[in-house]
Amino acid sequence: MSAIFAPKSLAPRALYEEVAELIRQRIFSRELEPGSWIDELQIAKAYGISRTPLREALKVLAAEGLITMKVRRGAYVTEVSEKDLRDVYHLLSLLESDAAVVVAQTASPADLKKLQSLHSELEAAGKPGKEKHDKFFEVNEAFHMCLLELAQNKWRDQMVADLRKVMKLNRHNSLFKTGRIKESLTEHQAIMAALNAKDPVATAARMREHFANGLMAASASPI
Amino acid sequence: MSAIFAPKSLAPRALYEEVAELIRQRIFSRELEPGSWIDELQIAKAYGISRTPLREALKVLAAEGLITMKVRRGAYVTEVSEKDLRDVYHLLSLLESDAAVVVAQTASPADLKKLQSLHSELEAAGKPGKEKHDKFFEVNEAFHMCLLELAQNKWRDQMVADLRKVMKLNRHNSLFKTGRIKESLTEHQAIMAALNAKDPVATAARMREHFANGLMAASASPI
DNA sequence: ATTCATAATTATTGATGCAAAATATTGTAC
DNA sequence: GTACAATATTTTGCATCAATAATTATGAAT
Repeated sequence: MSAIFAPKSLAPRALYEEVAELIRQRIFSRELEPGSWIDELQIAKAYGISRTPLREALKVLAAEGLITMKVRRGAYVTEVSEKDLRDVYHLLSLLESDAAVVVAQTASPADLKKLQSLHSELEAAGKPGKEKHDKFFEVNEAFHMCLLELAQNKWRDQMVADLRKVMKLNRHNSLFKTGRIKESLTEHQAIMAALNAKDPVATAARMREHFANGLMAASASPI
Repeated sequence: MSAIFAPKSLAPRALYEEVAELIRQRIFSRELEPGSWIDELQIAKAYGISRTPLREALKVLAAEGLITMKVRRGAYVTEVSEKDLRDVYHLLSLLESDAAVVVAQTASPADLKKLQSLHSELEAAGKPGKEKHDKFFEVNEAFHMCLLELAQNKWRDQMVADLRKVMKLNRHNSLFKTGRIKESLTEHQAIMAALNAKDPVATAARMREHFANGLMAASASPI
């Protein structure tokens, strides 16, 4: 009766965490569309689990902003408006450019090398001709998260992670647009240059530009 | 058998929300100390409820950062270090000064009047001789939250609300220090002046100063 | 006497069942 | 034919129950 999940990893997670991750992926893949109602019974049956851990998982996702709980109405996948997208982008820009300032001021040579390595990986994934969008998106997120972690503020890390999850709800995700890959790489390069020059002001400015361009690409009306 | 809670208000909340709020208050009042283990059985019995809604409430509080879940070990009240306090203050400063910029740029006369009204209330609560610390603290939070809401970014509102909850975990809360009340009022007045002058740069600067001073008071070693 | 292993107790985690509430559908009356 | 009311079905939400995992204590062996 028990469903087969990921093999017990070295860091065993609770079932509700496991379930939360599965639902998260289903939301990101738009299998569960924004605005749609989440059928507890159906999902519980499909995963072969009871409703208790599922309901706990839904509470976690609600706290992340991915789903919205309505009293006596159940859980719904959050719908993000154009304004929501702008607001989230604004906050990401604010938080990540602030982190970039810290990194520009405090990064060790080893830290910069780690970032440079990720940047090189990103260039490889975005090489014209054989762009692997999934890989590019993955490495891009790794680069941003690495920068974040180097700034050593776990509360900011958590907030950015949550905001990025909300951003993924939007189907016009700028990073999936092929046209953005080249520009995005150029912007990342500018960020790296400012970081290597240990110029906090320039780094923050380049990071803000990066986000401003990303927002424009994401919210450009599709005509 | 059912425990008597707050009478059914116009906006009926789920039991797990109600319970989350009760535990939140017990954490803020330091009845549940940071680092201490939360006894599910005892609390469920004390409130006359089952463990299911209680556990859902704990998941919500964990997402807010107030408690920490350890696998197969249960829930513990989060301990905030000196560094955590600094990090949270830094983010609050960043987010609220950013919001202040928006308000300085866009606030209507009615909006400014609302803020001015709250500021006057704050001055009344902080009047020398009859300082009511609880009232002062309450109105202070109302002022900051009002400013936030005027900036119209619900995602930022949510983040600031969560960070402020974490801040309340620390017993050296600067706002409770009698010496800070007078200074805090002066700083708020400076913020109001910059807002009325519709000067975004000055408003942000005053807000940052306000937080910087608050942090100094909060983290000053108790000698 | 100290250390390691095993067993027992305690607490978390997951499942199932029941009651209450909301919505939808159907029937009747105007 | 339309509108309102009542009933039935669906679904959330809470409680009780069972099982699993971890920690502690006790006993034996070195």
